[in-house]
Amino acid sequence: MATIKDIAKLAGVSVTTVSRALNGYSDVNANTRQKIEQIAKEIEYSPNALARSLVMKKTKTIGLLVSGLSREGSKDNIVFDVLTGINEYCGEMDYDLVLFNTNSSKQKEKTYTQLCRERRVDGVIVQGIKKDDPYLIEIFESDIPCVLIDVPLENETTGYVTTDNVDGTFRAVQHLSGLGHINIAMVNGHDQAFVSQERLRGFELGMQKRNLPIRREWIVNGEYTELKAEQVTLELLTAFPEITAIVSASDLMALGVMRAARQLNRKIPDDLSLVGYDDITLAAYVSPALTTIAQDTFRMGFTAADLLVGILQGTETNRVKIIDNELKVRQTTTKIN
Amino acid sequence: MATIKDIAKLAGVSVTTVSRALNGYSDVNANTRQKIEQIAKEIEYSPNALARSLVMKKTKTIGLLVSGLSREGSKDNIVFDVLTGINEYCGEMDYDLVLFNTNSSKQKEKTYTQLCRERRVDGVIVQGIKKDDPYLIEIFESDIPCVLIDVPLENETTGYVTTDNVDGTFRAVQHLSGLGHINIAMVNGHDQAFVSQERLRGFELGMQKRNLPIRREWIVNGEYTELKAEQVTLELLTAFPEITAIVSASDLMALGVMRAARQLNRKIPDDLSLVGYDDITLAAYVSPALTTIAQDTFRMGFTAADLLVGILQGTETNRVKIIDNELKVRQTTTKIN
DNA sequence: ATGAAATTCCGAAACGTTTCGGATATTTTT
DNA sequence: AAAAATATCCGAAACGTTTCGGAATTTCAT
Repeated sequence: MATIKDIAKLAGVSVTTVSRALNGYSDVNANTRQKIEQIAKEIEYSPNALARSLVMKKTKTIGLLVSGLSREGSKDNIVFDVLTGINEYCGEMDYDLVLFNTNSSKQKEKTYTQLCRERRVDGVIVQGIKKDDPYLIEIFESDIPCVLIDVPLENETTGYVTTDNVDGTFRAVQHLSGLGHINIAMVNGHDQAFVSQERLRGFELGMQKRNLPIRREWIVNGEYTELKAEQVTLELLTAFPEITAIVSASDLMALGVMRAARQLNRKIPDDLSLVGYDDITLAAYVSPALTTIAQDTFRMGFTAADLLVGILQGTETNRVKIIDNELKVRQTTTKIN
Repeated sequence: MATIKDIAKLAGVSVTTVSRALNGYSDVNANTRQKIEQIAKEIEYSPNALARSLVMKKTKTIGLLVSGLSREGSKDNIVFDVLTGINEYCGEMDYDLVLFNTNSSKQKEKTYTQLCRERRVDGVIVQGIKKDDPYLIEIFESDIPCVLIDVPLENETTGYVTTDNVDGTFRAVQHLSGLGHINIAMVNGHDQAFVSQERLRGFELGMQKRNLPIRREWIVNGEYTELKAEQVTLELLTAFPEITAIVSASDLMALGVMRAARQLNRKIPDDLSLVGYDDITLAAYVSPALTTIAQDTFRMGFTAADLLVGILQGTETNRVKIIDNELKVRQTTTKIN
């Protein structure tokens, strides 16, 4: 494979000159530069990024640590959309992305820092990490620039992007309350996600604002899966038939709720109103179409990448970015009858 | 950052010995090895993959060239699932993945070979490339190991994985014909996808087998988008109301067909039977649930990665892999009345 | 004509590994 | 006890770049 030396030899100059010519420095004669570029093209030279990175001490790559890259994550296009957003930005800024493979078994062997330093990524974006993941501490303590998605952790070298989850569920109950609902329950997700407590908080605030009763037995855990949500909703609605509305902490769980309602012969939205969270693709296609709190996951990815290179270049001072969310009213909510 | 030299100094040995100790060579004393490993841990040494790759001339990374990593590709979990499959395998085999960026205009300036050689990836997996993409020629001519998804191109260094697309649509029409349908139309995708012609071929073969008439006006192009499919189906069904069944070359287009049918007040499946292709997540959730030809996209990704490292190691002789597909009968097909 | 300034080039070190060919010390064989 | 074999280590080159400090040449101002 052609190297810079080959060009130097053919052009009758030093490697220094070739390097500087190809990188657009000003201290090289126009003629020699042209000649060098010509030769480079002829022998199909392409620079070795490894060698360059080695000496420059930066790789122009950002690492990606994503937990949801699994078969189950497929229904949920969140991971995909965030990835797409990141990829979009990286394309514009000429960064490459490397996907770290980190199944649980491998994670025990290598620490977070080792993973990142081996590949010498300039920075990392972390998505879907759980509260109790040991990597989390490392992320916070290490000096590797990092931005987290939906994990509020800030630092000189680490920032995060998230949506206003409190506001999200808050608006969900405002919407339901506005439709006359009083007996509102919540299907929340597991506790390993940071967003869960925020979405719960928003629910509580919303209820308080409207002077609605919050009953602990009406707040159940669907583990962010469709199946589990179906099960707990089944129990919930049989035990408390007086519930007329449910806010779910994710669309996927909302689908489970719909399944449960169907089994109990409770028509949505007439017998039960439902608002989800996320606005995954399925939400708009399922019938009745799901009313939900939409978050712009593409933009989350995009701004995450933007924030990261901001930190990398030292130009970013505000290391936390909040993306707006939006209530999309579709067909699963209606006035109480 | 700690290097091998630091360890050497602390342990009082040469860098050679450190390197060989850390890499498990046999010509290093058990005591010194232990000492070296001890020190390495203490000073938190992590090897520099760049330096290693530079001299070893391989990076243990595989490049990913995917076209569908865009906002539109989100409804379609195919890209995601393939990616997941690849990622799964790479996790097992300790390869890292680097996502090349192709949708940006900037990166398109670089040739395929440049892209790959710069990053020194060991091999490449290409997904969603169009027939007329100039990269395709390069892929074939270059000596960089590569496996393509759904593009039948074979070579000493390039293989591919696909499903039996002819068989897929063939079975679709067998199914419909078995239900008594005679006037069967097809909504195919654009011509830049290799699978299009195969799926068309399967349709034709299926019709011939059953002695059913193939009418060219009944084969329309939905461009693999929901919207376009809706439009052409609208025209198709208004012009030829006698059509009782449609096979679509993708599920996404099938959704468009469903939209069109709804507008024309033709109930699916009673007034119109429909079978899709892909089995995307939406297929099972939409109502009526879509009968479709399912392809195991996760497995496609997994075997693609498997095939690639096979080629890399020179152990793989069969460079084309065909994955089975399966007819999933759901609710959009029924007996003709 | 002369010194100053600008232009254009280059040698060599550095980045952090791996690996070849050999050197030294220790053990085994005869 | 000498020779052979083995165990353990090391020096130096190589991978392909970038960059610092300076050198040689040309142009400019005076």
